[in-house]
Amino acid sequence: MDRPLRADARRNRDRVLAAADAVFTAKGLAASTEEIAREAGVGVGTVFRHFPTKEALLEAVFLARVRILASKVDSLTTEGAGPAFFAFFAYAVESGDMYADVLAAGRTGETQVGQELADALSGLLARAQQAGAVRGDIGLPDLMALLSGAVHAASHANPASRTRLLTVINDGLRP
Amino acid sequence: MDRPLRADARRNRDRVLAAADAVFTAKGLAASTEEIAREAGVGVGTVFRHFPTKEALLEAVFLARVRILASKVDSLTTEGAGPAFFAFFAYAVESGDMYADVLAAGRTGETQVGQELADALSGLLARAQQAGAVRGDIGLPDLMALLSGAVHAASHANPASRTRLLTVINDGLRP
DNA sequence: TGACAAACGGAGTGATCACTCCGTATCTTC
DNA sequence: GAAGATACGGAGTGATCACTCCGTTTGTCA
Repeated sequence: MDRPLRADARRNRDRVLAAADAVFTAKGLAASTEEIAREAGVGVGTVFRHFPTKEALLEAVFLARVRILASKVDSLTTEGAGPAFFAFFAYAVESGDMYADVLAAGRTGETQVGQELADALSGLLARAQQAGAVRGDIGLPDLMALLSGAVHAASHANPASRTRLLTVINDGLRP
Repeated sequence: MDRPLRADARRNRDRVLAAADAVFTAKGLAASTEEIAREAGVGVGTVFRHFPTKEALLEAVFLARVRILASKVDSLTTEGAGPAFFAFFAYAVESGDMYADVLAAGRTGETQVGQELADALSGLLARAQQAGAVRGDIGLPDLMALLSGAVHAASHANPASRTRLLTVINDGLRP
């Protein structure tokens, strides 16, 4: 069914996605589609051809980001369950504001972003709890809320403050 | 200088403020001024006469909310420093989404909202640390970030999850 | 290289929003 | 209760935004 994209179309799609990521990060989610098109070096028509609504574009950007998070989780499986868990938390908190909106969006309901986030975190949490590194009385939704809150708290904070916030939450998460 | 407001003007100002609080809570901060005017039972002209910009209206709403928080702090001074601190935290977290935006706004910069929030929290934190109920390695900005993050995490969460989140953060805040 | 499908650019469209302006209504004061 | 100051309502204004449409360009493939 799906015919392969023409080379220029594929290239432009990627450019739009990268530009949207950059512009949403720099100017916030209210940034206009025209600005994203300008940053990508294409016309607005091209943006809407690849992503039928602004919401679809935003979801594509979020999905890309959540997949970076998921790959981070995967890259940590060689470590023990406890260290992997806390290393992941630290990574998310220290990644600037990049994940604040994604995590907030992924927490509510049945979006693909939420689904993939839940998939990535459920194993991480279960193994860390199994290993006795994380308290057993919290569930996956609690972790997602906590992660979202922690990243929210850390955004716009200086690195030293970020580290302190992380310490507080880590201490609270231990059994 | 300031002549007293006419009786109907005072009444309308209060109605607008209450309507803005309700509408912002129900529909989010992007709710239109016209909707607020309708809810208040006045014309849009009246809204803008009392609050020259939408931002000014939002700040007035936030200021009213932060003052509720501050009065909550004051009402807790009869308790010990530690219990007062944790009771305040619990109150903020359990107050639904009411404070999520206010706390996020109050954390950045030199607004009056931020100033009054800082004033309310600094004594609470200092006394709780003095009493040995809260770890000494965090400062006022850390607390403000943490409070904002906790309320953010708790918003849209069910009561049971809210309680668990609060437990995690409380445990992390102890020495 | 020619022909056709696929993709492009960007002016145009309709909707929404914050904010203004002024004729009308209401409150205050004597 | 009359006069004057104060406040009101809401149609109007200009700006912005998401999204569409179509004449033009570009890539693909025989």
